[in-house]
Amino acid sequence: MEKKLPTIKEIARRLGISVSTVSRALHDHPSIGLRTKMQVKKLAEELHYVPNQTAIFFKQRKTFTIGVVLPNLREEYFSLAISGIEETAFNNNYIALIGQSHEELDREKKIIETMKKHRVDGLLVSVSKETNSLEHFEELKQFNIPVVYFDRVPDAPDIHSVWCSLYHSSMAAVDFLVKKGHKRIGYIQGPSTLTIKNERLLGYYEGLRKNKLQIDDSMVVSSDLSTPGTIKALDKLLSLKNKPTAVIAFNDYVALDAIQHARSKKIKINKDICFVSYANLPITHYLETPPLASVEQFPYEQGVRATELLLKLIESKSEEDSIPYENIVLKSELIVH
Amino acid sequence: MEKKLPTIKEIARRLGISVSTVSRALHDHPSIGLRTKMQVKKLAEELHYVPNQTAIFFKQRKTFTIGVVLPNLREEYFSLAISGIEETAFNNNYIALIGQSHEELDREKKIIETMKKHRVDGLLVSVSKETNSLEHFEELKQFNIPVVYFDRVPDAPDIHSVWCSLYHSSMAAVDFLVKKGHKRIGYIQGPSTLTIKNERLLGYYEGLRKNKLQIDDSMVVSSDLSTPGTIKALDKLLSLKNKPTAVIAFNDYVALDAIQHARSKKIKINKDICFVSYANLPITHYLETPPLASVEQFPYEQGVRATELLLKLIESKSEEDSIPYENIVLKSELIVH
DNA sequence: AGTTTTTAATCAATCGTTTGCTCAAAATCT
DNA sequence: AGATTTTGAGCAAACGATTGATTAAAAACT
Repeated sequence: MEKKLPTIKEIARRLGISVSTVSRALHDHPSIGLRTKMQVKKLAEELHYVPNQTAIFFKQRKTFTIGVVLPNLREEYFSLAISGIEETAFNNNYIALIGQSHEELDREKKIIETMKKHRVDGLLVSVSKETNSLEHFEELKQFNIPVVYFDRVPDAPDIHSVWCSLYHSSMAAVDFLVKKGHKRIGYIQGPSTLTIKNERLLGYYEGLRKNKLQIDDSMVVSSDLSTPGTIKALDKLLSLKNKPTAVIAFNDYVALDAIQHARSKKIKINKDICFVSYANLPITHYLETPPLASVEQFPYEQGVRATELLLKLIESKSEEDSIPYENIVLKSELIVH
Repeated sequence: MEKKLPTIKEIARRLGISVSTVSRALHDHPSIGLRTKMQVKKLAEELHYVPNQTAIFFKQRKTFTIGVVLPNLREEYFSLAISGIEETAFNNNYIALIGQSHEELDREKKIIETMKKHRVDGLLVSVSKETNSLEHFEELKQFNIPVVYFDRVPDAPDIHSVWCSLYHSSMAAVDFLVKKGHKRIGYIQGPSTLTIKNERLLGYYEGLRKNKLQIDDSMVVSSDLSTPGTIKALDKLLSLKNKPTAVIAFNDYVALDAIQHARSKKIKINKDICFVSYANLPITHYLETPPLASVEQFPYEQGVRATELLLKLIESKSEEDSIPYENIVLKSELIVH
């Protein structure tokens, strides 16, 4: 029962006037008489007329839509970020389209393609682990679609980005553990990618150096962030003859997996071994033995700032001056639990 | 630097042919000669021509966009659901627009308004707590925009919906606790709304009845789902002269708050008091003292099924036959930890 | 050679709205 | 009264792509 929605044309027809008059009447254009204006508005009201935005989008070359591409929505970290994004976008009359890359480059590319098709006004991106080139984003320049990277930010000079610096907090984490008396501090890092900035490890090294602790490469292990991967990584640390008494984990999920695994091996958390991690997710507050401290990275705030920057880029796009690359760096914070 | 994107018209101009020829050439229409077809395709390639979808959306009256309206994205429950939604939508060439109501009716209305403007092809909705009427959804019928409710489904006859039945699992929860020897089973329920279906409590009562336990209204308390609200609710139960030895909580978050509060009062979890709850969120697996059992509601699956139903409705919209209201009810499952 | 069929391409309308330009009628001026 | 300004409205193009109807040219018939 394809009811046809009322259009400006229909109103014009019924009133026996031209469409342009109707359009202008609805926009309170000065050159329309009060009498006609009232008539038009009354009928529009009666017919429940709503302008067809797709027509307007098309004509204006603007969709008031921003695309958000991120690895997944299941991680609380990203859902907090997108929460900030959606809110900021919505408050500014934009709406957010979402796509999950599931950490796959191919899917990321397909999503970008789709976003492009939908003519989003701009794009917010947190790149996947597999992303080893920015080619598929470069193409967007041709479309004049600005991109702001957030959180997982590629290490490239010619981009706009919003991220949270982890260098100082990583040092602070080491400081914190050293003050607690730890001398052997292990590190479980995430998968290394060429593109994404990684300040965690640098801060860790600098923290050790500052505290005059030996840097020991066997103390640094990698997890692919899966539970088995983390277990393997922790086992590697635990099998050292000089076991660490404290471990800094790539993020809370890694820490939780590690803690659970350690517990299952009858290792006493916070006695035999301590954990510090990144993300400071709300869920950790419910744990009996949470990481001793966690680095807050303000994902919600990052989402807000990234969206604000993107909207600024979008709105200034029309002006001649090209905007210099802007990088907003938030300070992380070591939260002791 | 408003680069203009190449259009079909531009290609036609350069090749000195008509736009319709170009359009047909790109679509491999049989009535275009091989020679012209090749030329067009070659030039299109060179110019990086991409069809302007906004124009096509406009003409076709179809946007391949679905709107998702839910209370918020921060709760793992909803982010799992939207994960399923986004994935199913994307695999079917649709893309998801999101809006958070933040449990506010006004915001929900505004989001619907915006979605309408954007001419989404369909809408997935999990209503806010404040939603006490479906008026703002009714309007969508006029636009021929189908709505599928999921998870938080209004108790109305004339809707499409996907939800997870909690009746039997609620009974199972009582059974489970009774088998463990509990006779006094408390219940922390959520805020009651007129619109949303609530089977939890019914199942609880039936479970008690079946096990020949007295129904005691003082054993049922309410939380507004905030931490203080839950604490107050639990305190009410604990202040009874006949304290419950087990408590069924509205969801995992409530259970976690309750567990933490109990722990802070030196009450031994799983000894003095046991908890069972709903949602079975992944995070509970990391707890040392999780709820003994939790009702899995398959949010991801709900998202998938709801999206499938919506897409079916969208694709059959053009056909004359109006589709009867469809309600997909998934079975929940009590997961013992 | 004359007629019919096939091939290859163009014309023009359409989707709904906006907007610069034009123009007639009414109001104001000298 | 005649000239000029103001007011209120219409015309038509434009946005980019699709598509039914049409037509010219070429090919294949008798």
